[in-house]
Amino acid sequence: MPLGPDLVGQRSETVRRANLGAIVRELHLRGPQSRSELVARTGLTRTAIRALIGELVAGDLFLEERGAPVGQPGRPSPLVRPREAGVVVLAVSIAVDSLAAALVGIGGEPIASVRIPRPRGHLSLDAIVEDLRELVSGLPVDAHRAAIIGIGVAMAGLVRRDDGSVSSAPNLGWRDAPLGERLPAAFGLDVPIHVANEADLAAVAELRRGAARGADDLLLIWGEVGVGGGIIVDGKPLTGVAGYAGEVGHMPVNPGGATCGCGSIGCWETEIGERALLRLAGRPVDGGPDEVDALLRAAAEGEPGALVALAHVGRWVGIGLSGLVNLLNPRVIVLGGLFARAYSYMEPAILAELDRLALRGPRELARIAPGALDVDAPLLGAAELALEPFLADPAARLGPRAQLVAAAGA
Amino acid sequence: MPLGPDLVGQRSETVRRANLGAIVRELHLRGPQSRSELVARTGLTRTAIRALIGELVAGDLFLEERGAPVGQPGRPSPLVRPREAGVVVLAVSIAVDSLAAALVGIGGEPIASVRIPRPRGHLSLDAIVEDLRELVSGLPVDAHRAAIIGIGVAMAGLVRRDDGSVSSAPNLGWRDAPLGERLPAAFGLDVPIHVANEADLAAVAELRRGAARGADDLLLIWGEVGVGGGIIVDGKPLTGVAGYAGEVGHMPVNPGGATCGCGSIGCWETEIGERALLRLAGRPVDGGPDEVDALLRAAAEGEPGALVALAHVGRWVGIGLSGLVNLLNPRVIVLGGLFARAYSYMEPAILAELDRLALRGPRELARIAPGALDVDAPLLGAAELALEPFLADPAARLGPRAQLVAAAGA
DNA sequence: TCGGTTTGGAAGATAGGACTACAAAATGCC
DNA sequence: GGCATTTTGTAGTCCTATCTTCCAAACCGA
Repeated sequence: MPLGPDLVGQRSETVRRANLGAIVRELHLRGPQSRSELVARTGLTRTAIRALIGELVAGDLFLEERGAPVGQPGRPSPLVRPREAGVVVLAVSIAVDSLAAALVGIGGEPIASVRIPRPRGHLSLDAIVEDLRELVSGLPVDAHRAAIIGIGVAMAGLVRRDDGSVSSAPNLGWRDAPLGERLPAAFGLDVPIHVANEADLAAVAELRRGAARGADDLLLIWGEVGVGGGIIVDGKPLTGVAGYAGEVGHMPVNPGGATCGCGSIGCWETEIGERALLRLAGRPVDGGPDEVDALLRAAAEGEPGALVALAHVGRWVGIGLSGLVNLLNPRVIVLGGLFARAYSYMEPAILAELDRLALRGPRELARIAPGALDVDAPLLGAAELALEPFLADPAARLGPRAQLVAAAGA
Repeated sequence: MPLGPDLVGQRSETVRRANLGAIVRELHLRGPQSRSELVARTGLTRTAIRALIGELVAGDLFLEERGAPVGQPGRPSPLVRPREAGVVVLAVSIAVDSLAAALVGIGGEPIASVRIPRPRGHLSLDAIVEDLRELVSGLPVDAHRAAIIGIGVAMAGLVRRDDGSVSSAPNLGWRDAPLGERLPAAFGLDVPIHVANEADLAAVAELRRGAARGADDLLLIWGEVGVGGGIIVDGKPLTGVAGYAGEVGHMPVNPGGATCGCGSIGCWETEIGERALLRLAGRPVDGGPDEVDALLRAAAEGEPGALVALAHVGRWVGIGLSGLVNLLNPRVIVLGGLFARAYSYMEPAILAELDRLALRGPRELARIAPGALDVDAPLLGAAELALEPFLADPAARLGPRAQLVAAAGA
């Protein structure tokens, strides 16, 4: 039922909202454009574009300026560009090895960002909230306070979308932690907050600004200590009923395998996670990022043990991906986090397993690529998530327009 | 990017299309309703509903009649009901053990349907097309010819959505068979044809008219000889890039397992397919539906060997479902085909494995249910697929309206 | 400087639904 | 059976948003 349970009647106003949203989204995704480019792309007339852009400019969200000369005859079309003071979100990332925050405006480029490493181990919700508060105090929040419309949080853990609570975060030792309701107050911001899994958000970021630009169906695998996944279907994140979807790390791929931290047996994570990689390479499994870096350096120098371990993990990556390719028939598979850094060593094994195990049809259509955004992918995805309500209905932010029109008419 | 590569601007006409579509879809999904019920459900005003219904009645697609007395005060609201002569589709199902066809109108109820058993084994495309032609000749196609707007085909095999070709159908021995381009001519119908995998369509049918009514996120597992799957996300079928998505049968779940017909190793199908079940029960693996029926009868009589085999398969069903629950976070999991018939014997094992292996969050949200539509699910889903273009834009079928209005004004 | 070309701008046309007032058709009480 | 009450259908008018059309503005090249 493509229409919700209670379908809502469409009106003229709906048309305006949709068109305004289309323009703003276009400018957000493809960057500043001239009015005439927007006319060509949206199919709307110059008149309609003019009125809509006029409203965005009057609302101080966008500005028009002389574009660069194009060397074409005809009257030049002004470039429409987002104002930095217009709409801004605060993006936050709680990863296994670092905490990060950024202020991001329309267009998706960070205005300012900070990241600090975080030692591994369990930390209370209070401690993390305090660390984040301090981190965010290093951003020019006050300068943009009036423009901030929301907070987006990328979380290494299982998140409920509706209330932003963390159902489970093994790396931090959290269970049912009410993260979403704590943060706005901690930052002194009274705006909506959106919390989601870091891999889900990395997928959004890679789709819009990274390795999967232009694709509509994407599968991303995100490796840190654990293994997460993000699925994009028809351009929209697959969240599932509560937002839990995408937990690829806990697919059973080897019933005869090892016990997983989740209590299950033979999860994919037990074969391709950081600990499995370090174990295979004969390094301390709890060595963390330092040992992983050392392993990758060894591989770069051609050390056989390191290369064998990476190839072995690559094979298991390929085995799991085969099932996912058959299941989801994606256009692009992006390997992020640990898998992006190790991609060059794993690629042959991954591709060989895919060719061996996946069905011919979906296999031929799927392109494999390492992530392009590195550690920032979840953070940028969190910004996109927080911007989404504005993109869906920019008119809500513009406020009452009827009064202005009435005043002008009087 | 929820908006296509070239976004299309919205106009007043779009509003009308959307509202007309909402009304027609509502009547299709929930059955005949009074005008006032439609007002309440769509949020449109009486005026708008009146105009839109008037158009549908004038176009001979729907009719209004006195509804049953409701015992309430106030002027009674007429019931809006689809006309049988209005819009009809031809649905066809090519299953492993049978061929079926039906004429289906708005509302989803078959006007007429036929099904014949089919012996297993390879058959050429020509032979199947001829069998279908004969089957369809038993339906009152001529009586509804003018109303038939499309053909929907449910196919036991891997299907490309765009051209309706069958990429692979192991049971028939097909590979790259141009099924979609052959059928309309064979039926003497010059209408659009839509071919899709039978499990994908069974999912649609169970969502709209079966065990998953009211849900928006659904996973269906369909067992015949092979194992197929259908995924519904946010009320819409997950097709993937080419329509291949949902092939759950070929997820690798047991790397140490048996070689699958697809050439891969340890596919889920090798653990839970019909052949695996018969083998575990000590019956001939190629016995087909007769042996399966005998097995189920034996189980009903309490034969230990049969019960053990069913429980064993149930465990593997649960193992695979665990991964899918973590991956997709569905609201309902429907077991169809063979699994629906054997559900009562497998249920304990399935639930036990889910509780053991799936993550707590998504596990708690997923309801498991056997399919409610039996063998007809793919056929009914094929009808829904063929009806979809009409539901999305009924105005296209109504033809030019402006002329009528102009004539009335003159 | 002067056409040719492209884009911006303004006025009227078109289309669709919302709002309001009133008529019509049922129920229920007396 | 008559009358008040309730609910819905109908018609006229208003509001909103885009499209169409025509003209002015700005740039290029000769």
